[in-house]
Amino acid sequence: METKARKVLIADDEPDILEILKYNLSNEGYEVITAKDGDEALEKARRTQPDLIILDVMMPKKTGVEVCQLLRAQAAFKETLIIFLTAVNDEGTQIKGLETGADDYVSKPISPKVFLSRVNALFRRLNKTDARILTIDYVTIDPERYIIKVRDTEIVLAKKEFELLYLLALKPGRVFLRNEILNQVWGNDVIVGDRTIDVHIRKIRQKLGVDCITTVKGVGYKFEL
Amino acid sequence: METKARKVLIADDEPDILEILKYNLSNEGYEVITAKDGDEALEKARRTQPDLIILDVMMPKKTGVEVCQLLRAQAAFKETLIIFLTAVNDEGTQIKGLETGADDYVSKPISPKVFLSRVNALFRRLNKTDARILTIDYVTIDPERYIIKVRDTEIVLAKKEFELLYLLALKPGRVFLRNEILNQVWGNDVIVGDRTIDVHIRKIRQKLGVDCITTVKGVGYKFEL
DNA sequence: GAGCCAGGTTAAATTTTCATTAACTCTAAG
DNA sequence: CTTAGAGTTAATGAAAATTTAACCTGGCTC
Repeated sequence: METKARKVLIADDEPDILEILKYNLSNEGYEVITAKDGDEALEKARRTQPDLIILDVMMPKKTGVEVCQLLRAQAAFKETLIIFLTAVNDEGTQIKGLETGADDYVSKPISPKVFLSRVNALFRRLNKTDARILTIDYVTIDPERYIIKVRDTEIVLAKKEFELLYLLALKPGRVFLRNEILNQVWGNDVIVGDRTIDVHIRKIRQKLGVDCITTVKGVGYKFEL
Repeated sequence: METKARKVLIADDEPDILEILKYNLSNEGYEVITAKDGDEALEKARRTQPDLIILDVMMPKKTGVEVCQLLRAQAAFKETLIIFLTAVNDEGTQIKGLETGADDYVSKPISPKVFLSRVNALFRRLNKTDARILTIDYVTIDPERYIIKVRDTEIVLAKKEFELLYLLALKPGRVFLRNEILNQVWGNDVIVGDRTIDVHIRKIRQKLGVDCITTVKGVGYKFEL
């Protein structure tokens, strides 16, 4: 999987706010896209598929809440992080925002430092479910170090091998369809041959020396000790 | 090959688009039906009951939006996935589309790869809702792990066997006609011999070691403990 | 009881899927 | 430019799943 910069879309009708946030987020290594109203936000969100969307609640064309609802209705944005921004210190709005499916809620005036830490926190939270050390009985998988340990023996796997094993081990017992594996490990738009997965599975089994991947014929593979 | 080929209906007045999408979807294992205008789309949708309908917004006879509204008004199409296709980069249209009940919205020009991944994503989302763990007394059926448990004993079934049992167990007590079983497990358009179901039922009974499938002579089978 | 119908049983044929090997491409390092 | 390693493809044979076909059984009608 790639390490490409996280994309953040900011939508606010006040150029000053846009500028400040953009400056700070860029400095932090994020790729920033801006929009000045609700419609533009929707359009750019669709085009750029950002990882995080920051929506001002009070905007021309469409309010942040409306934009959020429309986005959440689409499959592609079910998992996207959304933060609401508002000058209104209004309890009602806040509740409504979170109910609409926002992940956080920040009120103006904004302190850039506080704001950045909120953003980072959100991404960290996202990552935790994503890149954590797995331990299944006597097998340990550390995605940070790219290392597998089987009964205290360190084993080195190649990238694809590692990602494949990691995916399976994320949910031991659960069967992953071949297509699912292709999507997760290789990406939706890479077309590879039929036997590619098999070969990698084989290499993993070989290197690990433990039979921990079960084939479910006609269905897929699962991790199982 | 698949559980049953997903049927996709594509409606667009540009033969090129039809051809490209048809080629790509077919390759991915979908059964593709095409229509060249709104009226034809409606008619074929009714006749073939597709799982997914792709509608160009700008079409002769009836626009995609109109077709979508007419379909959604019918009970049979309440759950059908609908994707809008459009060259118009018009926010108004998008909103209207989603409000009409489309599940996704793709603008031209279309990248086949991106498009395919969207389609796959939609179906993946759909699948999640109907793949749940069934527990009937001392029998547990877990479609995620592809495992059956009878009184804490794990039993491995082959794909078709599993799907057949799962179907019956979805509604315990309810009788499934042989034809119904064929449609659900084998797909509407696969022709297999008379005794095929019998043989699978037999294997299931054998492997489970419990008499949980009852024959209703002249009618079909049902799951019953 | 003969004949028929629906389903059960079995084995063998057929088809699909998988593991494995080896060869080939690509990329990044030296 | 060469080389090593990763990733991919292609070919093959074996195994498993699925289907077919032939035959068996029990119940029912007449």
